Amino acid sequence: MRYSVQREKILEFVTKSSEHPTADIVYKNLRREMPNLSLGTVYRNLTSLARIGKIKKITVANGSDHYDKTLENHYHILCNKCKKLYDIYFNDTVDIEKVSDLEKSINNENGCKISNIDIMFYGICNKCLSKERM
Amino acid sequence: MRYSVQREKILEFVTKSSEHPTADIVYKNLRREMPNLSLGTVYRNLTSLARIGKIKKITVANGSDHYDKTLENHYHILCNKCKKLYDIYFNDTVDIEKVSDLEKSINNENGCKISNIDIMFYGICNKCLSKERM
DNA sequence: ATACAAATAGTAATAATTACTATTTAAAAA
DNA sequence: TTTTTAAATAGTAATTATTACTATTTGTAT
Repeated sequence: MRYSVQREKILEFVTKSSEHPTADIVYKNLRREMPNLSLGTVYRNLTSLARIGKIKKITVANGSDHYDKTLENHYHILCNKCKKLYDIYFNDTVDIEKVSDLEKSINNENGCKISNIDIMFYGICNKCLSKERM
Repeated sequence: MRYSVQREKILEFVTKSSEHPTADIVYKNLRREMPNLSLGTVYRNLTSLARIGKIKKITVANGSDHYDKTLENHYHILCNKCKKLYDIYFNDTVDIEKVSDLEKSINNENGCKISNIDIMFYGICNKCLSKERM
């Protein structure tokens, strides 16, 4: 893959972001410093950066794809109120082990070959929960 | 919710299907006996039938939503080759228990309220695997 | 039988993403 | 260091899945 400033900036934006930006967010932000940046370029590069494993693509129900700088195995929650995506942590390590054990141990009787498992949590984030209480 | 022939036929199609039809599949099939059926009607009714719990909506990465007649807790695999959705069964009941235990036991430290967990398997189905071997 | 709100058909609009093509550019070759 | 070449981009058009809109139709309560 040949170098391009656009790809470098796109990767930089995702890796510096504390959130999980969508293509559109990346586009809107980078446009400020690169007014000629094209949305197609953002999509194409996010896709190829995910393919080569520099970032991770996260698909959510009824919404845009998000991109994640964190490559280690972890999970996400999509807030049904603010529609933002958050990393999810468990207070009991057993829980996260249960999830990753599951991914390893799956063995099915249909004879189909499982290549990966998507696990996505839905609910309401702490910020929106505290707003509700006010 | 007021009765309509359209909704009855849409529900019937999903419940009689051995597959997991998308809105478009339901539409194309029912059009044969109901030439004036509108795609919007199919979407609206699939959504409301899922809301009242008569069928289940299944969202997959990068593709149309599918609908499922089976209401009990179970999981699906999307074949990356033929793009069809299949029910997934495990030869060890421990596996399926691991999954549903997980759904119950999740307790997180972010203080967010988890309302549901989506678990989707991706891979290659047995039919496509046997084609590859030939 | 009448009235009324809910549902439909048909069409238009939207949102997310991919495809297309002329132009630009990184980097290999001369 | 210029020339060449293929990969990448910008800008636009097309596509896919889904929702919104509105005039008309249809269940069902009165």
